[in-house]
Amino acid sequence: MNPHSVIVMSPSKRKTQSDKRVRIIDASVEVFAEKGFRSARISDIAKVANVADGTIYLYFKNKDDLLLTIFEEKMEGLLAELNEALSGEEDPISKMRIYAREHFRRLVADPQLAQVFQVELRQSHKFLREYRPEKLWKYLAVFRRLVEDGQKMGQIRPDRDPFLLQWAFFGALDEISIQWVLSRGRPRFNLEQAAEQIVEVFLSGMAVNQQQN
Amino acid sequence: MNPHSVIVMSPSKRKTQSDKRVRIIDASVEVFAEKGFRSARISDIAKVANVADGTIYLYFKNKDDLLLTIFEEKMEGLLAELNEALSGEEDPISKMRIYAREHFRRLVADPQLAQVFQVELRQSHKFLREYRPEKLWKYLAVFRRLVEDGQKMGQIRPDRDPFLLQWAFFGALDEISIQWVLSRGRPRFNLEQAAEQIVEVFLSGMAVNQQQN
Amino acid sequence: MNPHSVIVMSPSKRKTQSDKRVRIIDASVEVFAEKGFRSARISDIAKVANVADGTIYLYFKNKDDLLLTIFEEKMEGLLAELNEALSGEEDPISKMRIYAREHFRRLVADPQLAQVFQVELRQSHKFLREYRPEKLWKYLAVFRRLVEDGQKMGQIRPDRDPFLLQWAFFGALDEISIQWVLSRGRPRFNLEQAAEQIVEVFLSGMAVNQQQN
Amino acid sequence: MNPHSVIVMSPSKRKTQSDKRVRIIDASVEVFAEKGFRSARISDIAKVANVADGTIYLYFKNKDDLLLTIFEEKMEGLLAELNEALSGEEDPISKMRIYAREHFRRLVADPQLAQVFQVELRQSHKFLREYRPEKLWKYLAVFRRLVEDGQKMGQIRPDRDPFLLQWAFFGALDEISIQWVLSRGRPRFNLEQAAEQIVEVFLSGMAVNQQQN
DNA sequence: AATGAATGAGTTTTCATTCAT
DNA sequence: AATGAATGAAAACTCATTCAT
Repeated sequence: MNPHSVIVMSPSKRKTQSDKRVRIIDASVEVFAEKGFRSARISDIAKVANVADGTIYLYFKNKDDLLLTIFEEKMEGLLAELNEALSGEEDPISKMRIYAREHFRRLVADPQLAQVFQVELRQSHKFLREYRPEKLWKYLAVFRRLVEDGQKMGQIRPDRDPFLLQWAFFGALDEISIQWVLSRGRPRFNLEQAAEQIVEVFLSGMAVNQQQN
Repeated sequence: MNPHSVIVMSPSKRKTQSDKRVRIIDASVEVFAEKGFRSARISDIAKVANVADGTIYLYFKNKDDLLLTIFEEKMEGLLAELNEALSGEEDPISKMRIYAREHFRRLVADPQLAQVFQVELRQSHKFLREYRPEKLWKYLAVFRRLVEDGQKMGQIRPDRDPFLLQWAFFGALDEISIQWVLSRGRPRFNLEQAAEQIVEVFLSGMAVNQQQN
Repeated sequence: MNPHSVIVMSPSKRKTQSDKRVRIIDASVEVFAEKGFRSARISDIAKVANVADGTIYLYFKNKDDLLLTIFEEKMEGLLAELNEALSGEEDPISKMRIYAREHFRRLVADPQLAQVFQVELRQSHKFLREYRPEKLWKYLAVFRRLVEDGQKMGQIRPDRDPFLLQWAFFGALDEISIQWVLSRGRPRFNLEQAAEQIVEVFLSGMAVNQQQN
Repeated sequence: MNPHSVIVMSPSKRKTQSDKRVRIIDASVEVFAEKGFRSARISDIAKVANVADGTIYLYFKNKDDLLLTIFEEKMEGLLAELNEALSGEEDPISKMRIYAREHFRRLVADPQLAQVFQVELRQSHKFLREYRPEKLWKYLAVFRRLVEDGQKMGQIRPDRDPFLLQWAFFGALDEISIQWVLSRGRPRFNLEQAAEQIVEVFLSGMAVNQQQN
């Protein structure tokens, strides 16, 4: 994370150390996106990452862990980007607009990761049934807090449930994301306009004074 | 083919005929809900359905087909119920309220089927990547047409995209459904109130005249 | 077999009686030739023969029995044809020429049966390891007796072993038959000339007086 | 690749390397000969070879490939032995005698391999219908060239077709081999005398001057 | 830390055969 | 005799994971 840390490491150390970990993760995203999680073989990933099969198990517990780690780590980055994007703005309502735009912007920016997030991840039994996606909750909580902030500032009706709304809003964005990812090959709709519209609908639905949306 | 043929058949014959198909489907829902799609063994289903393993393959092409058939057939039933529930009402706005309530009502009514729909189904590679869920589109289209009707009748803003809204609305309901299903064991939130709130948000967001929601 | 027997039967009886048996055998040859013995499904044969699957088991013990019966019955016919063809000739040497010609003639006459005899039959474990092909031995014995007759009449060297020669001669014809059957699609060699040459080689090799071949 | 690399390898490494491959092949011959190709289970072979089931698939594509590889590799050895045996002799006619004797000698020397070659191999659909046994053709070609050499040297009639004769000769030897292998348990005939006789018959049949056989 | 050869668990699916009608 | 729905046994193969080097 810290860009200065590489200076401390010796170049060779740098190369072998966490380089491999990163290469494995990047290879996984690539292979998962292309072949799908179940069809992807560890040896495929190892080949792309240019490491031995066994090496993957030095960095990750198992195949599921690899998928979950992709989620965790990439989500971390996305959260950081999101917060970065929100940092310049004060108004909760404006921040919500940024939230939606950012959500879709990253989809377009990294289609392979989008495929993994929107499609492959859902096929992991662990992810759906056992794993508690803390990072996802953090991501949702950002929106929930915007709602709460809006309520405190009198912009959003106090009788709207921030918990329910975080899910509803995320569900709406997510479903549209899935449709967009699955529409590979076919003409895709415009995500920027979609973001705009979804936000307007939700804002109107939450706003205290309907004139202001 | 002949609708009268059941009269000609002996009762036992009739029983064994398509009775088995129904028993297999019911057993599948039960076993998939309990063990999960991938962990469920065909022999488990066969045992619960009280048929031989091979019999399942007389009625279904393979395990994936079984899951997809559950979706198709149950969805058909749900669609019929939905249309039935909507038939008594004329106003598009009121119909939207019914739509959401019905969506959640069926969730509560059949928790096993809900588990299969909200969790297991998503793990089928076929379902997500290859299969085009026509039945789901029909289900979405019902809502889309309500939006279009509302626009024609001047109740809903003409600049709202019915396509986008069907996904957003469904995504919102679906995410809340998933959270509800996954909250097994923990105290669950009230789905009726949730339905109410989601609908109000969307209606306000779509309405021409903000005073009327 | 007896062409008059059909007169005794009622026409309907005739049709249902052994008609089915014949139809099943014919269908088997067709299906075995096309799909191969292992890939051929009983239900395929039943469909072609226009009978129910279970009906096949009224006439044959099992799938292997079906293949073996084809061999037995068709071999019987071939033996009869062979004897018929030999009946007009007295000289053992001339008869040997007829033997070889007949062998190849039937190959060309019924390519499907040839495929079954030369290829599919050999894949039956039963045929190769357990079954004693009496009919094949009878077929070989015809040649063996021609050798013995030739020896009695002083045309063939008495130190040639008729047993060994029946196998050698049959092996030679059989290998050429296999090559011919397997050369489907490619230009095939002339079987009549082949028959001529093989016979000449064997006759020269067996003859008492080398001048006479 | 490097022929010296074995020196670099530790002895144990060398042992495990291709030792396993050899052990699997040997085990296969043993198990195929005893149980037959179709009845032999991969796990049987693995047990005899003292490796895990999956290890077999590191060296061979599938069960059919295993059988075909046995044929290829053993045939290679047999060809080498044959050429070795023929190398000391110049006269084509004498070489033919050696050819037949060698053919039968190896049959007696390795009865298990003989069983696989004469019986089990023929049950592989692949072997008979799809696979082109190049190695067998090389084996046949050795005889064909002896015929051609004999023709060039004026010992063999120029009107004899070497192609036809290679098949006829091989077919004769092969059928006798089959009978010998299948006669397990019963008194067996003398293969050395058989070789002698078959060769004499063919030589007489091919010779230019009948006095010389 | 890295390797990659070896392991072996685990289950769907086919289809010959049966037997109630 | 005929049917055909139902049965259920049976095994090859994959590939995530391990561990000796």
